[in-house]
Amino acid sequence: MRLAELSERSGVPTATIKYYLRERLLPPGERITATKSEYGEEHLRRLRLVRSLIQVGRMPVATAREVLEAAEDESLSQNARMGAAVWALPHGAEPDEDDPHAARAREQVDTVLRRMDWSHGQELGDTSPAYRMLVAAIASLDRLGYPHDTEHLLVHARLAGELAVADLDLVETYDTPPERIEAVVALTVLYEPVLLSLRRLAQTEESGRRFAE
Amino acid sequence: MRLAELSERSGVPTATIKYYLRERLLPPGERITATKSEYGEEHLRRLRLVRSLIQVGRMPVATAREVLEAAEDESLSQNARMGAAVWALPHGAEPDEDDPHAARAREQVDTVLRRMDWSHGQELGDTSPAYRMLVAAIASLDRLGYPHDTEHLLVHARLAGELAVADLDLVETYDTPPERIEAVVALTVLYEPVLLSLRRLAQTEESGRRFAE
DNA sequence: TCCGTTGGGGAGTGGCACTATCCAAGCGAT
DNA sequence: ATCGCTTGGATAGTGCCACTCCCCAACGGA
Repeated sequence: MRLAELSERSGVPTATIKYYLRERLLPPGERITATKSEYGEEHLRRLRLVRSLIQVGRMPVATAREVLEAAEDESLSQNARMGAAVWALPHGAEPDEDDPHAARAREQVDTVLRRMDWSHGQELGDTSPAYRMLVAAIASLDRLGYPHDTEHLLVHARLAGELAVADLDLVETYDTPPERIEAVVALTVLYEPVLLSLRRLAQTEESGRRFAE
Repeated sequence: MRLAELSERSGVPTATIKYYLRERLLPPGERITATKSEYGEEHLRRLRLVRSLIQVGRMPVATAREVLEAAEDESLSQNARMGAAVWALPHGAEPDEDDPHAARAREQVDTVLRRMDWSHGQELGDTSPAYRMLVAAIASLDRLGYPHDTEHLLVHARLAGELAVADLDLVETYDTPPERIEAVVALTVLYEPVLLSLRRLAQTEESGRRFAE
């Protein structure tokens, strides 16, 4: 398939595909002559994934490249690749080291990890982007004076645990390691808006139930 | 307090505060003389909220203004203001009308709303930003060929429902309507990264448990 | 009175995701 | 064979947006 057809089938402008090729988000097509390259179905699939990461996941192009590179890094084991890919996902603001709010948040996060018996989180601690993202978010809540007692966080953590079980069940429907790695990345990113919009719908529902006049 | 002190106490540069004032994200201070304005504690609080919406919630400045305006629109009832504020929150890509994937997603969403007995969602349907956000997200999953059967969505919906109950419990700890409205906005936005990072931590945990070598 | 400081406003900056243009090299119809 | 259209590749914009710089006039303490 030519670049034009790849563009037509994906709905992505040719100029943008060229840009992605340049940025190494998409592997080059098979060079036929100096002016013709052939692209396959896997290019189409990859292109759609890239678009999803960038448009649905609102991920910077550079980050998407890191995620994809980690996902296919041949030097890593399957498990390490999965971890590396999720590791590279965007993770918002970093906590401020010399902030008393951040310090309190850190303590609280550690308590939650302990109570949930999440040993990986405890071991990885501050080196994990997700951990730092959580600390920064809770520090913000603290700074604004919003309640976030440990019990309340544990409710969220428990629900997050249930979500993770459902997500991983889905990943396990894929048989081969490469498929699984791509699935983890795609499902982690693509289910985020699903979850957030469901939460807002549920909030509307619940708030209507409680505060209806 | 002066602009300089407001800046120091919030950690936001004076130039940026001036920008927010110009963009009407922050009400003007009380004008003392032509060259002096007085800002109060409520300005500090508002400034921190704005920063959280923009930096934690990664919300465009224009959107933050709409949210805040809706939240304090005197012409609306308390409930309507709450709805309007959440309504104005950013909601990502819109679904493509002539896309068969979007059509299928829409059906599936309607089924979920029916099964969850979420009547507000059913009535509001396509006019609700959260509904459209959900349709767009599921359409993306569909386009990429990832599984998202109704049962799986229902798991997410049920968990979202539990989250909403916990969230609204927190809102109800506030006694006055204005506080509640601000709390809904702040908690909706500020708990999103909390939820997403907990989910990633839980995924790491669960994936380690399943795929450990 | 003098000079540093303040609030205000307009113009500029930097980052980023594209996108428009150009060019040389095919390829297809005549 | 040739003329014109298309293709892939490279370079230089473009548009948006969240700031940020700079200047000015008006204080106000020494």
